[in-house]
Amino acid sequence: MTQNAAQTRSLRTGVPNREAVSSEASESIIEAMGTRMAFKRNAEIYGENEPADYLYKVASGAIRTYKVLTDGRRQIGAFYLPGDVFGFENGDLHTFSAEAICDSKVVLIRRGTIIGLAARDNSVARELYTVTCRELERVQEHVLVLIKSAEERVASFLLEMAKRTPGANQVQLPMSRQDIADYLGLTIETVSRTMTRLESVAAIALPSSRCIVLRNRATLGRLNS
Amino acid sequence: MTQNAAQTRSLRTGVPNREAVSSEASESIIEAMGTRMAFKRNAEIYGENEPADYLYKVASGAIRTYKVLTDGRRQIGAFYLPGDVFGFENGDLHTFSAEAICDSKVVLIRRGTIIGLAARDNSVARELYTVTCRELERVQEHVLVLIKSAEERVASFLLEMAKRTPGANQVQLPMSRQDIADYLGLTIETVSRTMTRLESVAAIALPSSRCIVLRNRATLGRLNS
DNA sequence: CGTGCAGTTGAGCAAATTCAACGCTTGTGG
DNA sequence: CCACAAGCGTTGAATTTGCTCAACTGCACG
Repeated sequence: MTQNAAQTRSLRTGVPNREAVSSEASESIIEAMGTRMAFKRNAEIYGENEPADYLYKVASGAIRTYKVLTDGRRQIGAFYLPGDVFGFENGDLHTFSAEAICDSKVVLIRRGTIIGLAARDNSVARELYTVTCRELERVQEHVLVLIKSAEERVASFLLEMAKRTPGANQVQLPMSRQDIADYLGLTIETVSRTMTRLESVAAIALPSSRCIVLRNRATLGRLNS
Repeated sequence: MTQNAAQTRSLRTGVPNREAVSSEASESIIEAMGTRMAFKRNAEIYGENEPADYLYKVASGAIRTYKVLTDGRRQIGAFYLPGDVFGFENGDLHTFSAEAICDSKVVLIRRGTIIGLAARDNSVARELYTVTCRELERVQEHVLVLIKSAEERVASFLLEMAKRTPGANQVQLPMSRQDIADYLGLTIETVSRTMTRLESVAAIALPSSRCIVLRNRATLGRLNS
């Protein structure tokens, strides 16, 4: 649960880092100028429709953003891991809520500060734009996942998490089955059953429920896109 | 099928136009500096993985962007109506393909020109950012639609189209049932059946298959979010 | 007048959900 | 230390939803 703590690489993993230098430079501004805050498991970082005064960067732990629909269903918009930036909005209000999935540390920086910097410094403006585009790509990927079958969704999710968790074929999931289900638009039972099925066809191994070992990426990938 | 031709309002409808002035100003730059091009029904405007050299603004008609997955399924990313801007990408390549749904006119402007302008002119840069954020919001909405039931998806789609088509409760759909299905992640049969059901509960009327009259927005909205 | 395309409708089937029960782990209080 | 409740995950059975396959209609176009 705290296995991510040491990881302080500046760029979101899994993104080919074209512009790595400028990214490093201006994203580190966030860290340099921001204030570090700790959030306990399930603590709210911000709520839907609250003023979006800050940008956030995950230092350790994991964050989920979500919306609760009128009928009570919860849709998770994204999971953010160490190095990821979240919380920027088009308007002045947050369109999602954000919570810590597990005990997490987050760096905050005033949005106004960034906006002000961006107005004067082109590289900051470009960085802001890049982060937004990255987010756009991420959401577009999410759309492509949501039209697939349950098995494909879970496979895609596991591959995505593996890509974002550097290192081996082993992934420690910080989030619950319910979180995964709400992210993939499935029920918790379907996620569970699908995992079991993937294990039974030797695509993955499940040493424990939160620990997934990718045993056959080809099989998982075939289910992908 | 050509009912959209006259409509040349500059802003995408349905978005609260904060910054309307600057939007108008810099979006009209696109029109002033761009070249007008006509595309026949089903003509390709650009293809996936082609260099993204241009930005596009719909003058008349309707555009769809889409991806074809490895298994042959087609996912439509978005429909663009007169006034909408499309075709901007994070990287240098298009991540979707774009086609004219019906005979359409589109204004093109070199991406390099816009980028160059943005570097010197802050208002253009801000506009580029705003358009990107708008797109991000649109895709996030799309995600929320895709987790719902078939009936809710179709209802949401019709409300969205009605919001974007100014005027009455009557919507002329430029796209086929297949397009709608591929946008909503459903089959053509399910879309058709759902429409029929919505008609039978008096939520809509179907004078013809491409013409939808919203008769009871409350019913449709209840199905929404 | 026939052909092809777009849309609708029906019947059977497969996939995912719902409802329910159960196991395992963790934390709490007697 | 044990008992017990709560949370999380898994599994099973019944049900619902949407998909597949197929037939059929209306319409535009040659």
